[in-house]
Amino acid sequence: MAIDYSKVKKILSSYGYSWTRPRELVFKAITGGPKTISAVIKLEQGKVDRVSVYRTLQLFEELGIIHRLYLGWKYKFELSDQFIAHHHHLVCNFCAKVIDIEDEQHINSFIKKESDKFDFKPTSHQFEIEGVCSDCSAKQLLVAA
Amino acid sequence: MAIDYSKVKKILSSYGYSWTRPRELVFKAITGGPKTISAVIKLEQGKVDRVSVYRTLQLFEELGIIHRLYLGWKYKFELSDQFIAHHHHLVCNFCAKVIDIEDEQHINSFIKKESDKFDFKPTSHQFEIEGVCSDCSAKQLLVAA
DNA sequence: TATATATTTGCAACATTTTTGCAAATATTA
DNA sequence: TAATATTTGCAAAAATGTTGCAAATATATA
Repeated sequence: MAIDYSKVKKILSSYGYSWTRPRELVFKAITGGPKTISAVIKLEQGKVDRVSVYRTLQLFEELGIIHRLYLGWKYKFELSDQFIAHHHHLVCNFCAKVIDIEDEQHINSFIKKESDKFDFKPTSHQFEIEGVCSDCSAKQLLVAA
Repeated sequence: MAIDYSKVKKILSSYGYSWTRPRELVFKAITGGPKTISAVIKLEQGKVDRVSVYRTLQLFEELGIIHRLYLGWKYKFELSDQFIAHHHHLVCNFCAKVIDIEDEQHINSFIKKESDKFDFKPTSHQFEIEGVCSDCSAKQLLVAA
């Protein structure tokens, strides 16, 4: 499945940035799923310099192309809502598996209600649930036995 | 206002850890509000070694005394729900102000519903809303004018 | 309370992660 | 294609986090 770059290209050029090989590679890496900075660096080793990976991810974040996702004690970069539907995650504390869950009206009405109280203008939110996935809780039982 | 250490002391001793001066100072630092590791290090400079701050925060986190709070691109440590009521935050992207908001039944029922779908056992969750606070949006308007 | 034992601390050194300055390479504009 | 602006990679520095170990402190036992 080929990746459609038209949207990123458009975002970059609209802010006066150019579409280059390193930027393409970094974008492609993130497209493959949420990744830590070091994962991207490793993946592109020899092709994109460490420093450029940092700079590119920073730029992408500023332009809202990607966002940070905090999982346990590390963070990963994930494509932003313009590229993949807004969603949240169930994160397993044992195997680090990530299950996507969909957003709910509940969440949005909660955000609106609380923000209004403080005259706060929400621009984004993050909601992660940590715990133990079904596979790991099965294994846990075996260990405990 | 004096700090009541009985609860932390109890937690530490129940796991076989002792209540020491460095641990007291680090705990006190966090009691003063969410802080980054380096903020704690700076605050206790000369009194507690850098390395001990790391080790103590790590221990406190393992024992559930504190938890990490991801705000923007840094994380801070905050007292856990046993010490201060469980809550979420509105984080201002301009002045970094943090407004505490209370938890809601909405959130819990959402977590239960989604977790059940995947036979997932939730142990904790994190929910942060970023945006612009009322003060900063007032200033923004001035700049724009 | 003194002594023995176990835990915790601080220091020094190391490893990893992130940032910065700058010249060379690449892209854009005319 | 030449001129200009942007972007990259490299080297080096700064910041952040980790480890091993001896000295200091706390706890348990007599």
